[in-house]
Amino acid sequence: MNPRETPAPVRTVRSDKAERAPAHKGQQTRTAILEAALGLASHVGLEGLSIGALAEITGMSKSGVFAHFGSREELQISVIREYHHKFEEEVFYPSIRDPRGLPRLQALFERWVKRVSVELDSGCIYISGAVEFDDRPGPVRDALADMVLAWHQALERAIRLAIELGHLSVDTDASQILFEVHGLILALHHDARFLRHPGALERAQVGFRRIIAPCLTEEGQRRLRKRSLATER
Amino acid sequence: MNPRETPAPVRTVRSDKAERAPAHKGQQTRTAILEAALGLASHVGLEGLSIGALAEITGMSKSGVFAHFGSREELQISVIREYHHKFEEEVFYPSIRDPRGLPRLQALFERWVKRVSVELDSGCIYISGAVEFDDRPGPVRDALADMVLAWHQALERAIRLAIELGHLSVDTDASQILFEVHGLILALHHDARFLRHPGALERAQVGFRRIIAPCLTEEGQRRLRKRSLATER
DNA sequence: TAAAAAATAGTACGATCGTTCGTTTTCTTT
DNA sequence: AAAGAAAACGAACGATCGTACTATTTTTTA
Repeated sequence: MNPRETPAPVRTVRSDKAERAPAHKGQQTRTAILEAALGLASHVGLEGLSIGALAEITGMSKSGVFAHFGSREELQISVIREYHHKFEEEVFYPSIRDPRGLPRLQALFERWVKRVSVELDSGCIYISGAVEFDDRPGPVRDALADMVLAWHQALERAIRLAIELGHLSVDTDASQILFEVHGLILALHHDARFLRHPGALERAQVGFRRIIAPCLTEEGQRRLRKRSLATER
Repeated sequence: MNPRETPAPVRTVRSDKAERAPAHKGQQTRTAILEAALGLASHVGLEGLSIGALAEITGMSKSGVFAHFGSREELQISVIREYHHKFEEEVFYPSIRDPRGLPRLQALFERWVKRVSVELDSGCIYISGAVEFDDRPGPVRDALADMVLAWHQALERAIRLAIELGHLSVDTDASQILFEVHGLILALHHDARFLRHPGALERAQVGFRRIIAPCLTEEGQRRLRKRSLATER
């Protein structure tokens, strides 16, 4: 169930060169640096990222690392984009293969929960970044906000779809649901990572059921039962 | 070797008001520095706190500021304690004058919401600190966790009281309620501060009502109506 | 395989960081 | 007012930061 070690499709950020990535060696090391940066940033935050520490981890020279990004800010933005890519890969794309409506919404939530709680070694950059940059305007904040907004919109689409398909009642306030579900994730992150409370994961799952319970139609209840049976044992 | 062994009254978690004592000049400037530090930390985080910046703000010399705390870590802890003190003063104490049970719980929540949303210029150090120190063990983290836990326990006591007084049904899971309500606050902090979403405050309030609604007894509903009438207009 | 290009290393710079230490100013007490 | 204590200053330290430059090595291209 662990993500396979697929060599990520090298997608150049700067499309100055030809689309067909010649896979210069630089791309590989850039990816390696980004990998290390992702791990480091999840411990010390985006603001705690330092080129020197990154150089030490990757066994390169400071200037060697620096040259790949041109500035610390660009490095931070690249890390955000990389995180977004992984997040999509691990949370979004697997979930949209579930049937539309409530099942898909549940899948999205559950993978989101896993991403935040299970990997206690790698904190969520969306969450820590939001706190770090909530009053620090600039391109880093903008990049972060773009990604977070995109994810929120994807979630809200899933909620609206569940309404349109009749799984949730027509007077359901999708934005409100999103707000509350997001709150569950943030509380989970807080309790699991900071307070080291065991059982926070279950709290989040219970909360999810409580949030959608009053909105369920009969069809929605059927879908819910079906899925809970399917995923049970 | 510490230049000064903090002759200051060891301020425990509970507010210890009996400190008018010698009021040596040092205490005043220490308070002034702490005030500035609180404002600075709410913008750049506890990790972003720097003695140099603090010196510039207060118009003192770096070493002058430093001497009051003996180390950066001690400064951070002092800031946390100061924040805790203000938080108690503005959120906790005014609310426990409300009648026990649901009214008091509502008062606590509403002042908490205000504290997080209204003062957009001064972020919540509990929230930003939790993210900054969630995998950075040490005395700062410990101090922060102590304060956060104390607040959570106070809240949970208020919830349990509402159950005992028959405002909430006896099978209400107080810890679960606390978890979800905390989630609302975190989502509010995220949406209001980071995303600058207007209306997040209302979302949090709606969420609160949705959380307690299924737990309300008849007595609880009566209490709720009474209060919403009282605070309306 | 030689030339061209890209990637990496090396060094140095100015800033800022927390901290130390000795001096000087300011306050408190006698 | 003088003496003693407390508070604030100023300069300097070693580290680390991001970044700019120039070399050197490695990889790609012709």
